Amino acid sequence: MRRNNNQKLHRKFDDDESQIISENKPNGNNVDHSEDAHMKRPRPHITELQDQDTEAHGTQPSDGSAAVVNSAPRWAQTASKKKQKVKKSHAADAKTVTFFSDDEEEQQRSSKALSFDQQKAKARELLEVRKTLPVYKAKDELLERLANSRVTVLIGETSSGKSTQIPQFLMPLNKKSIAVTQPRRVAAISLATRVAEEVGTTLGDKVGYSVRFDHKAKYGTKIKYLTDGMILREIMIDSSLSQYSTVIIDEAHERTVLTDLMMGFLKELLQKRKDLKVIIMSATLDAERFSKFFDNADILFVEGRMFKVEKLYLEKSVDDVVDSTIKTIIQVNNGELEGDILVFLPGQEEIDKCVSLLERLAPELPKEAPLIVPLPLYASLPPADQAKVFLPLKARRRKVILATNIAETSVTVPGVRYVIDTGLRKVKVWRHQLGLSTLLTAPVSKASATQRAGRAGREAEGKTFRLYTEDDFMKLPAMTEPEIARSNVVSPVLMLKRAGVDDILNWSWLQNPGQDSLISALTQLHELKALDDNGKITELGEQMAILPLEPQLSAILLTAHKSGCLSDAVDIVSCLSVDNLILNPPSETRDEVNEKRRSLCILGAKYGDLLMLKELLDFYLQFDNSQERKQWCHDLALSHRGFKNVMRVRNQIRQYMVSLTKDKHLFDEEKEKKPLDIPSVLKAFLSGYVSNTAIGMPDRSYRTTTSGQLISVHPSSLMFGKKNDAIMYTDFVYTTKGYARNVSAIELSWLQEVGGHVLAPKHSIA
DNA sequence: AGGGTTTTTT
Repeated sequence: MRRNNNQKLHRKFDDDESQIISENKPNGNNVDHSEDAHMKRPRPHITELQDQDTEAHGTQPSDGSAAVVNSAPRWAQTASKKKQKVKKSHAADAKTVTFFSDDEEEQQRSSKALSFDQQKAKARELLEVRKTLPVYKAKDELLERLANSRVTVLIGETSSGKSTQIPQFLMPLNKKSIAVTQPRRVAAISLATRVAEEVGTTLGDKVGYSVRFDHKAKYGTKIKYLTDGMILREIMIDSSLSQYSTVIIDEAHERTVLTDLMMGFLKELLQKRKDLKVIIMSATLDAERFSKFFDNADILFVEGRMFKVEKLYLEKSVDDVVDSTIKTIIQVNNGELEGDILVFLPGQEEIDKCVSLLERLAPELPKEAPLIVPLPLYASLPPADQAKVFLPLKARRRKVILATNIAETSVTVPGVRYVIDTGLRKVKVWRHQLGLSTLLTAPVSKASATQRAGRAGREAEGKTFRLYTEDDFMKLPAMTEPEIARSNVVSPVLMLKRAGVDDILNWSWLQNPGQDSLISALTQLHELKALDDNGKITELGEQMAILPLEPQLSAILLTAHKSGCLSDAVDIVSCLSVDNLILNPPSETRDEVNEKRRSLCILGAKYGDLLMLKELLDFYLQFDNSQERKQWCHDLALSHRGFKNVMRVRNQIRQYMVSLTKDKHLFDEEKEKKPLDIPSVLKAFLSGYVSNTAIGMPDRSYRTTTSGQLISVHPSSLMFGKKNDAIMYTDFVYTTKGYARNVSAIELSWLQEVGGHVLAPKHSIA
């Protein structure tokens, strides 16, 4: 689909391409997540290397390693129709993480302050690098096009330099500020840092950024990089975004919920603000959809600077990803030249299996080939372990990075020349009919497979080995289904209500999540009393929208405030807002860690996981020695870093609550010392989680109060194995069966008392 | 009575 044209920039796609693009039909109301049968594969079950290639190759290995060496999968190679120029290596991507420190946020970025002259000198030096970027070469033509339209869709391939250069080109032409939005915080910070250097200004002066917990921008800042979430916050405060004359939405193709919302808001805002310009930047060829949405906006194309990546497919499908991954790794290691290997696997389970297999196999492999050094990479891995993928190795060694989707966009590992792609990923899908989420292993889209392959061509020519057939590839969906089509939209809907949108169903959705999903969200908001019977936002709803939390959690805090247990509720809510705070201990120490947690958290053992969080935070706060605190976290499999985030969230929520209630003394000492009123706290949580309740059956199982579905307490909960009349949980996730996570014991009578308006008469409890 | 979570953000 890549065009081979000398014209670096052109206005519109030819009809044939538009045709291809428009085949990507908008997915309307019915969210169907079933995949074509040919891509359906059983989840891998092997713990030992099973050799299903054995039949084909006639070998009967006595152990795993022999199987691996002797029966490499066979590869088909497709003729490369695309002519791509090989370019010299380019400056490091300013957008992704290339290094992790223990405290990512406290990293010293250009710690030494440069003098004015030094800054200018640096900027002149960088100008030479900038001039080599494809976007820079097309500068004049680009500016002319941009000047003539209010909305432009700009397709810039990876490494075109669009995110750093376009805002700088536009800077002299804008009276007000230019906002550039990013889906991720690190991207916003590092882009701003880089651009400030290029401009020759101190970060936070002419060029700055704004992300949660961290702002470096002032009133006159001309270019401001923000996260999508942050600019949506700004819209809540100033719905006309009056400080900006240009808004650039970057990475629009990722289609995160927040980017989608942003585009909807901008579409409406363009009616009101005739002086506003909007640029949608996207990496892939799905521009047609954006263009149509913005009344056939112009589409511009800037080529990137990627090296050629050869694509190889399997001749025959396999059904054991771990096994074929291992074989391919060894084959690549034996047969290919220098360069690291990046492997995309669906999840932690598969990654851990591959890592331990490789650790066992590596020393036994032929000594002619480099020694394989397997390195896992996924989000819940401690930062220190993640950082290992960036460390250089000794000679005659080859990194094999086994990663989840995190390596597709968030983390860029240098040195990768080979990509092995299983074509699978994990997706969380919200089922609003059932009030639960499911976690599926599903095939990626063509766009995603292309992005993964591109990871091999950042520094030199590379190869990608796809662990599926070319036929399978052709049948993949063109684009990944946008997040909004498979998410709970309670939060977006409240945001829209707060912004004054009455008709949610017919709002300017880039993609409408569907009537059922919207109605379910509206119903939930009504139950939380954020909306009145007419669907108008209530005063409570306004306050809920202001708090940087899920509406359920906001509702809990406002109830807790009324019942006098706000401080305790804030502590627990803060813990709930931080991911990966309570870690999964490794299987060897699992029972031991569970027992430690249980014996330490006396209230938690009795009342459940919410009180455990409160107790853990209290313990955490008691330490004055950081070393002891770290050790404590380690012993209980808790994230030290996570607790630091909890403290930041807690701080922020406290400030918001103070300003909402206009009570400066809300969290003063004497109030803090009130004894913990457990029923009040749990009832406050029940006000947010009325629909997340289940009743204990005589056979020790539970049935949900809303739909009567079978639900089990997850074994990681302190409530696991305990008999309760009723439980409340924060999550209902269906994996091998329906599990309630984060469980608390509640009294049956509370259900009527707190949730009578929702649960009503069908649950008369005798 | 017994488990497996991709990723992002205010």
